[in-house]
Amino acid sequence: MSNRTTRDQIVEAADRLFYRGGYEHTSFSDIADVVQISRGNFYYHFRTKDEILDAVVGARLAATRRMLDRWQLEGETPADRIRSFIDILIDNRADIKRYGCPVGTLCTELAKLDHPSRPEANELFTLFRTWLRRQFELLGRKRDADALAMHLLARTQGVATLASAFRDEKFIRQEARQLHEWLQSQTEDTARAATR
Amino acid sequence: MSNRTTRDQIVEAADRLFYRGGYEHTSFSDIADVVQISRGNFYYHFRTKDEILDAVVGARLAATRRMLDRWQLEGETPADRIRSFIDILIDNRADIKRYGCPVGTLCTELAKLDHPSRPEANELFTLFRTWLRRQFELLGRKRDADALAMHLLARTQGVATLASAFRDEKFIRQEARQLHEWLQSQTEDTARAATR
DNA sequence: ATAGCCGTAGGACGTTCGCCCTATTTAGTA
DNA sequence: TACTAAATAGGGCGAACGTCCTACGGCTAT
Repeated sequence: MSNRTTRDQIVEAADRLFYRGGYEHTSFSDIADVVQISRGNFYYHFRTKDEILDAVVGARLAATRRMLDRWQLEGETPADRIRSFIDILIDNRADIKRYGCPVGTLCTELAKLDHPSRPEANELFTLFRTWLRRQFELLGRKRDADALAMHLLARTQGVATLASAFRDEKFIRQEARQLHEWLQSQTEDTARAATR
Repeated sequence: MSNRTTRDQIVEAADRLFYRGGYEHTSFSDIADVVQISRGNFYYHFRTKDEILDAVVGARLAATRRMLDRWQLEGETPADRIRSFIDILIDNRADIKRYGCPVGTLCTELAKLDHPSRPEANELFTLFRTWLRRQFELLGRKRDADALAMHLLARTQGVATLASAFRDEKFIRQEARQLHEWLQSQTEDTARAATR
C-alpha cells in the first residue's frame, strides 16, 4: 500500500491525464477513476478544477527546479549542462512521440483557453529559459545568451510537435544529434572569438 | 449582403474559432452566434461537430494547396519558394503571437483527443513537408531533402510555440532572419558540393 | 393559385460537466 | 471507552453540451 497522501495521488493522476489528454478534456470523473476515490470526496481536497491545475503546475515547477539544480551539480561545464537539456528529447522520446512536450502542449492549450493559470504554466518555460541563458553566459556568450536560450528552446519545441504529429522517434534522435552539433559549433565560435 | 452560402459561413466561423479557442472548447452555440443562425438549424448543414471539423480541415487543405501552387508559380528558384514558406512567420506574426500555428496547435489538440480526424489534420503537415522536400530536391539536395524539410518545419513550429507562450513578435522576426541565413548556408553547401 | 421543397427557427432530448452538500466511516486523542 | 476531527462516499444541483425533431416561412415550378 502506498503511503502517499490522497492529495498527492490526485495531483499525480491529474498531471498524467492532463498531459495525455489535455486539461479541458480531462474530467473530475477521469481523475477520480484513476485514484479510485468518490467524485464527491474530491471537493474536500480541491474546490475547483483550476485548483487542481494550479497544484499540477506547482508540482511540475518544483520538479523542474530540482532537475535543473541537479544538472547544475552533475554537469562539469556549461556545455555539459546544456547537453543534459538536449538529452531530455532522447530520454523522453516515447512520451514525446505520443503526447508531445508536457510544457509546450500545456502552455498552448492554456493560451487558447485564456486560462488564469497561463502565466504560471509559462513560468515552466521561463525556468528553462533563464537556466539556459545562464549556461550560455557562462560559455562567454553574454551578449546573445538569451537569444541562444530561446533558440534552443524553440528547436526542442518544434521537434516535439513534429515528432508527435508524425509519430516519429527517429526524427527526435536526428534533431537531437543536430542540436548537439549546433551546441558544439556555438562553443567553437566562442573560443574563436576569445582568442581573436 | 454576403452571397456566401450559410454552409461556407459556418465553416469559416468554425475555422477561426477552432484556431483561436481550440476545437473542443468551441461549442455549437459559439459558432451559431458568430454566423447568427439558430443552433437548431445547424443540424441541417452538419450532423455532428466532427463533420464541421472535417469540413474545416478540408477547407484548410484546399487553401494550403492553392497557396503552395501559387508559390510554385511566383518563386523563380526553389530557394525563393522556400523563402515564401519562411515568410509565413513574418506575415502572420500577429496571429501566431496570439494563437500559435493553426496547423501545429490543431494537430496537437487532435492528437491528445485521439480524434478520428487526426490523420486528415496531419495531412496539412504532410502537404508542407512534401512540397518543401521537392524544393530541396530541386536545390540538389536529393539525399537529405526530407530531413531538411522536416528540420525547417520543426524550426517554424518551435518559433510559433514560443512566440505564443511569451507573446513575443520580435522573436519571430529574429528566428525568421536566422532561418533565411540557414537556407542561404544550405544553398552554399550545395553549390560547394557541386563544384567539388 | 397551389403544391412541394429548401432553408430556418426554436426548443426538447438525454447526458455529462463542474460544483456542492450531507451523512457516514475512519483514525487519533483523552 | 468516549469524543473529536479528518477523510470519504454518494448523490443532487443547475448549466451547458451535442444532437435531434418539428413546425413554419419563402421560394420555384407547374
